[in-house]
Amino acid sequence: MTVVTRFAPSPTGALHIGSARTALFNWLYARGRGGKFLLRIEDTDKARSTDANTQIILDGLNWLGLDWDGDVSSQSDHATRHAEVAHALLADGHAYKCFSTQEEIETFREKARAEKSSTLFRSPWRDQPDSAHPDAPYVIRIKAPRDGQTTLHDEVQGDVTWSNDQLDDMVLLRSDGTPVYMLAVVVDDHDMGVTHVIRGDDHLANAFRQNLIYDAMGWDKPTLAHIPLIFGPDGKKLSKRHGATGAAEYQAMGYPAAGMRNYLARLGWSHGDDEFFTDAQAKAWFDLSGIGKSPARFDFKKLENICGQHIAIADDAALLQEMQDYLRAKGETPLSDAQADGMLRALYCLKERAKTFPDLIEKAQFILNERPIVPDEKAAKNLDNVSRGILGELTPQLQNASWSRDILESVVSSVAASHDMKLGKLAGPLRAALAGRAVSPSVFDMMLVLGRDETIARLQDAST
RNA sequence: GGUCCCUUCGUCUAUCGGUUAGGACGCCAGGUUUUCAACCUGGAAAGAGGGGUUCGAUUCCCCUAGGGACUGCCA
Repeated sequence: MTVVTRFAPSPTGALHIGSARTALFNWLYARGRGGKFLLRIEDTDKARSTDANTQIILDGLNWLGLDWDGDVSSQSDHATRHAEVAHALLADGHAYKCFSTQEEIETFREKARAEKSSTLFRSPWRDQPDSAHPDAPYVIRIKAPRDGQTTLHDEVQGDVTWSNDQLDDMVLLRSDGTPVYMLAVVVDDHDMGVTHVIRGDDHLANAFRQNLIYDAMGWDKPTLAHIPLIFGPDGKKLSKRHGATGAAEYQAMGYPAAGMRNYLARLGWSHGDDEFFTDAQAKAWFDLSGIGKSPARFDFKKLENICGQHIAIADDAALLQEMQDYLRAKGETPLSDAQADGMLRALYCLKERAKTFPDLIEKAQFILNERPIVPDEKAAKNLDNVSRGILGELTPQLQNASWSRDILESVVSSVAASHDMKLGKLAGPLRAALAGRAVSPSVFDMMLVLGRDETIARLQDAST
């Protein structure tokens, strides 16, 4: 049987990073098994769903590289089909018309809360004959069993048992004839042939309600896997006050997508002691049995570490491309052709030291900036008269040196030695002249990347 | 209030009855070093509490505590 998973976000806000992880799990599960990964927008709540939010979700998935099969489907497009199912349930007695008004129900709930009794609404219309029905608006409710219990097997949670008297006669079709989410998911999952439902464990209780519909319709049930939510560093549900919650915000902070996937996959799922892995490994290893049952806290330090490792092994051209995307996503100007060219030549000595794109760009300033290089405050301190003189002395020697790391090192070292200095003493002024900073990549790497002419020009600028 | 779920170093986690409870991030110390990093070596650091079951419990069961989810004509 071909595996079919789906990601079904509601377009009522940004793509939450926890939802992104849910999408990732579904994607990994399907992709690792030659299955399909479907995307369905759950827009049955017309009041809160917007096209703009749908676009944000699509952008987030694209950024993370989570590609889906086929077209994006909209739940609202299937409203007619959902209503048909509700009426079929009504016709065969699995559902009934309820004429209770929302005011009546709310009054009941308030009273129940005040008395600390169950707020589950018991409709008086459940067993009324049609002849007793008024000519008034009604909702269609499912007729839930009131005794016995139901056990559902979940690949993450194990066997979970519920008393049926905890189940209410949930609404299937609103009084305006539109379907409610609970009905729509079941119908759509069934119609789309979804075999594995992997979603947040905030849906665990819903699974029992939805199970009623599967039973009433006599449909095959998908395998369930309810994964724990992601918490913020303080152990509370990850929310705005922890900083970033939307996928787009992480892109804007400059985390590479591969690192994000790796980190997110590792949050709540494990494969032995493996911490750092590629997409291919994740697809091969990912399994429902590796998912933990307890919620995980988001740890930015570890995210950075993992991202740094991915930057270090990334292909230079691909890294540059993603860096440009990052700049654009942030609303900044992408690198010019000349800058991009310099970046490409410099990446070899930058990659292993950077954890994020802004980090990478910061370390690449020496190649991104053009002459004249204006030293910052700290760098300027390294350019006193004596060292400027030595820098001037260095240029003619560099003029004739062959441009390799070994030679450059010996030239600079011998000049330093002739002034009774250690190499480290001369590195400061060199750094200031070449990068205008007190912190930069190795001075020899900068020389190699800059090339002879540019190096000498910068040294002359600084020595005069 | 009711129902269900969760609980191993600060954090992410391994362990599927017998281990000096392992790894990773972070942290601390030392080393390397042209700065910052990176890197190398070493170190501190955990089974929520209480009962059982068992020759033996982190592991199985129960209770308590703490956390979370659900309890809508939202999704």
